Amino acid sequence: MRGAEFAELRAFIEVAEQGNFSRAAIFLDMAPSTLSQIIRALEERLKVRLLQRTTRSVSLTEAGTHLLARIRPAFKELNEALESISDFRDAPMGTLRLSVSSIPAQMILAPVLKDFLTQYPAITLDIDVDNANIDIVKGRYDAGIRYGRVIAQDMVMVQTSAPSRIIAVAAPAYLSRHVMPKTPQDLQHHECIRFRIGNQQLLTWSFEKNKKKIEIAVSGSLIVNNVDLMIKATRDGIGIGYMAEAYMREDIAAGKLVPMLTDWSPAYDSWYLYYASRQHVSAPLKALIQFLRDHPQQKSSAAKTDISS
Amino acid sequence: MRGAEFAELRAFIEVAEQGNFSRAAIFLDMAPSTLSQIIRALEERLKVRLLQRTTRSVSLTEAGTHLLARIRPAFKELNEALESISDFRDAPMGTLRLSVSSIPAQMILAPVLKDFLTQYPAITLDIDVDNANIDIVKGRYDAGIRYGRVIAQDMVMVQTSAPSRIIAVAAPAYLSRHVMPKTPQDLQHHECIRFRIGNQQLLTWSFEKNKKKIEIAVSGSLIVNNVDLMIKATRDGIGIGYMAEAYMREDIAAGKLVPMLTDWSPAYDSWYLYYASRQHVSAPLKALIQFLRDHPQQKSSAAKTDISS
DNA sequence: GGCGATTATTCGTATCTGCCGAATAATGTA
DNA sequence: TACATTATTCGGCAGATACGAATAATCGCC
Repeated sequence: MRGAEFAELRAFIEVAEQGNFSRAAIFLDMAPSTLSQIIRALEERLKVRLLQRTTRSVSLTEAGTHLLARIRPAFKELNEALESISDFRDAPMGTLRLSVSSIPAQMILAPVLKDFLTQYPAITLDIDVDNANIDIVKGRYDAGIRYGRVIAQDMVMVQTSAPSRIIAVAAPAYLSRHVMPKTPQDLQHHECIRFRIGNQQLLTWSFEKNKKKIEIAVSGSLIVNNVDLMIKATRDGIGIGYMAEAYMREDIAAGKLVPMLTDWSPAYDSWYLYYASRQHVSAPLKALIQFLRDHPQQKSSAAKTDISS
Repeated sequence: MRGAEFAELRAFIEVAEQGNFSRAAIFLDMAPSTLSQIIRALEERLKVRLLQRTTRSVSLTEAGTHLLARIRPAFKELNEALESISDFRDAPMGTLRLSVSSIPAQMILAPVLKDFLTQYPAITLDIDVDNANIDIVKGRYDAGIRYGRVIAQDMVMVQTSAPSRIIAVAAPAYLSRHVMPKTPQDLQHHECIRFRIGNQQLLTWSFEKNKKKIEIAVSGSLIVNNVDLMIKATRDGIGIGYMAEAYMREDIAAGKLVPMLTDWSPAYDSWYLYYASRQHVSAPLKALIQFLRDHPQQKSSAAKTDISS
């Protein structure tokens, strides 16, 4: 098939944007050697050098810059055109890539997964549970689900859960050995289990009383990046945990975890599905949003532990 | 290479525009069966029927109409972008398709062909000598060369020859048997060799005197669509011919052909290179235009037979 | 209404192209 | 200066792709 020219152009776009053959090859799902050949073939066909490259750097030539500027929008239009024909299809189909933090993965997605996939057999869900990378545009996800306050401003947000709050908790065993903190400042002298967001950032603990907000950088000898691990550690009495109340409701109800500083509880917030506002909403994403609207989390059980607003 | 999707789309565009698989296959340079498979693959991949077809008719579905409307401009933009990088190339290259009538093919193109191809080895000339099909857009030619008055109004025209005129001539042998016509009307009683333009149309003979124009539909027992054949027939005394003066100058100078009704000579006109005004001027076409400017037809020899204005 | 010409499609096959992996070379950094 | 990283080359294999003949379907014409 004579589509080689276009495949070459797409490869060129990817290399130009990544500035790196190996990385581009990963995105294009091919071997770096293949990519190298493709670019060479393109330049040979056009009789113009598009990328100036050494083994350590890749940069655009002037010709390459101009070409990229013109073909990138054209390719975008082409992809959007292909997306748009889904309007003429009876059932939505395709792959939906989601970036979801672990809590909504468990609380929001997991309960509806089976029914959703059954109702839409032509849709493939590619769920990346990741507490770190919030930028769905950079990661090329179609959408994400995360706690409201961490979502960037320029995202379209769709509420997918009842409001909840993040609170500090500890096991009875821990509280028997330490005095219950009365103010957020008291936490400074406690063993706090910290949560790592991304590669470097640690989650600060925020509290609020009489509209006065306090951010505390706690300390302790355990840092995790997994909520379930934090729950386990907290239940074992290692230290004070800081997590979404809704996620711990069973443990709290069973007395395995004891909330503290509840009069300092921060504002309630929800988990939202979010996506880049300017990008086209694919049919599978539309279907998921509608499905989550039609299948809200059961209010009754949530009410038991006072999660609902 | 994963360019299959694009090849499919291009095939779809061609079929949609041609409304015919076999014809589209010719343009795409592939077997009709291959094209059939490609379209089927595309529809299968998109899970949408794009072309409603029987063995006798091909038409677009609603989805196909929408898709075509969106991807056609994108493909056009892509091709133009590829064209534009030729600005970054040292030497123009590519194929230049020309539609030329037989007279300028001989008088304008033939003399410079060798030098042009030598100077631009990367350019391939595809010259279609054709007196009938004037529409270069429909025929997908890059440009054409024809006598001024037959060129459509919306074309960009570049003069490529000294002005000449089309006159009636006859051989001495013919004139010895017939009386020399004094007015265009007299031609009605003469044996005139007619010229066929296209499939049906016959060239009318036009004359002019004191700004009064006359169009004569002459008659005779010979119709040709080849200028050299007309010259031969006229020289043989079969009848009166009607051709470009510049093309016959040697025969006229040698007395083999005798001009007539010269006081009724129509307006002088030139042969022009022309191309669609809105379409991009490719580098090879630019090169040809410049080359023809730099290598004009020798004025001196033309002046000998009073061709130049 | 039936025949013929035209045209899309199916299927099996031969060819070829694209793709990969290992080895190589080149480059920037510690 | 040595090392790690990264683009590139080359040979071979696997999978796909394009073709041609046969088939089926349809429209025009007599």
